[in-house]
Amino acid sequence: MEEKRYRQVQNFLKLQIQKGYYVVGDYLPSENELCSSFSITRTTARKALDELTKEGFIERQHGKGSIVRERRQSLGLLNVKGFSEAVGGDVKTIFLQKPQMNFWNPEIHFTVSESEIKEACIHFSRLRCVGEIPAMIEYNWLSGKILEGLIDLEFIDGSFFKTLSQHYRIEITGSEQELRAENANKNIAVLLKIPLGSPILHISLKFHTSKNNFYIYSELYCNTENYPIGNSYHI
Amino acid sequence: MEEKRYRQVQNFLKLQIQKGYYVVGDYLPSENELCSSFSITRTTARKALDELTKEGFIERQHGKGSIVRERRQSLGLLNVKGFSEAVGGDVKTIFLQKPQMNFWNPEIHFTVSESEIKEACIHFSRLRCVGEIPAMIEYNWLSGKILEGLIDLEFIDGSFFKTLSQHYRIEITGSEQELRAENANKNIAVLLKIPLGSPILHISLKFHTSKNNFYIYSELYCNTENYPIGNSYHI
DNA sequence: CATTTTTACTTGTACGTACAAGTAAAAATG
DNA sequence: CATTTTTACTTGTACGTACAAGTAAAAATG
Repeated sequence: MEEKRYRQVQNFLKLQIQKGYYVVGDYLPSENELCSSFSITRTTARKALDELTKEGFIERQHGKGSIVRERRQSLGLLNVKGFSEAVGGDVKTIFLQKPQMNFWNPEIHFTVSESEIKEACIHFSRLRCVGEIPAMIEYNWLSGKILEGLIDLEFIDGSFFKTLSQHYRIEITGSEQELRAENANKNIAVLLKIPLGSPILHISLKFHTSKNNFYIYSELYCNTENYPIGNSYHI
Repeated sequence: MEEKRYRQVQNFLKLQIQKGYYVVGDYLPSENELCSSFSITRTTARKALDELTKEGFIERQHGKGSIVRERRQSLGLLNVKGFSEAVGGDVKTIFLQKPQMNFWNPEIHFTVSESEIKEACIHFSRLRCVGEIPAMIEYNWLSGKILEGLIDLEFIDGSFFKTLSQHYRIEITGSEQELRAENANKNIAVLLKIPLGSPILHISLKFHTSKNNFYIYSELYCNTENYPIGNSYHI
């Protein structure tokens, strides 16, 4: 079956935004303009725009138009407050381990899906700092079959999710999380430069994606003393 | 202006669900049935059902119908895994402080809005246990002006949010959160029955509601050793 | 009687029309 | 020239029609 009309329009506009033809604050073409340029009816144009709204790319303004907005920062994933917001801030990411083939590590908290565990696994880990202060350690595991070529790839703007979206056209559609307060073990303490046994926030994540049976598994260890973890949600 | 047709239908169905005429797993009337019983077109019926989907009350199943689902547990609020899921489980809630007039406590992490800080404040706090194990302490502050009568009210099914929805017709529309791993102080340690200095998860919350300028401020202290905090999000 | 086909539903997509309601600039008014 | 009205857009709501596609039970088939 051919791709649905509204999804064609939706993806076209999404690509335009991702490529920067429209930037934050810009107005997309009006519903009627989309109608004539794509030879569709308003029902279909509206459906495409409504989907982009759901995905967080645009905001609809009654009487005005559809404005491009800051991509929903969180998607229910918890991100270090000040990490993304501190634009121009002194944020630094250090690879502890560049993407490479690996085992499905038993450290992964959520259960790896049946179809994935049989296949190759890519692992990478990063240390994220604010200024010179290490704030978070991040371990990631994902299917090496679906993200073929990732090992030889430079992340777009240093962002894995951006690479996922633009290079592989895979979007994050949700996540499961589990949070624990723990005492830092020796390894974590050394990397985060904190005393052994300091309270740290351990976040286990399983990201769901637009690709069937493809998940991303992450374990995060955060020093929340200076940079607490922030999250927000709005219907 | 009269209320929009789709919103009338949406609210009618929501009320039916809230009152228990439809329970989890039940199918709502089909789009065509709604059309004839409300004298509306499918466009309007679908809009009503789509809104209920967004709100998390139902799930649409192609070729089958609209099924009532477990109310989105989290709304971005993090809830103790096993607390709501452990249906029939040994969950116990103990009031440390029944709702009463109080000051806007400086313990509140988020900034209380201008219009609220001038008015009365209601405070209540609870200890939530799984079996005999205390898992979480919860401190709540909110406007006493808008929730008049709350002090003399028994919570519906012991749930504050249910009371808010059904008695005051106020819905949670979002939340801001900030998470920290901390060492338990003496007060917290005693209440949670853990050693002084144990790692605990401190969650600061500001709930947004459907009522203008009405927020709920909460500070949660969780022992995540046996019952980690779970959360999930799906587009 | 097991298997296949049909039927009668369901929701999903897409067409098209009409008017309400919000926005902002241009035009008319005093 | 300040104020009001009109105009020309925008999105929102709601009407109506047609067929695609998924589901599950009933009916037909061998």
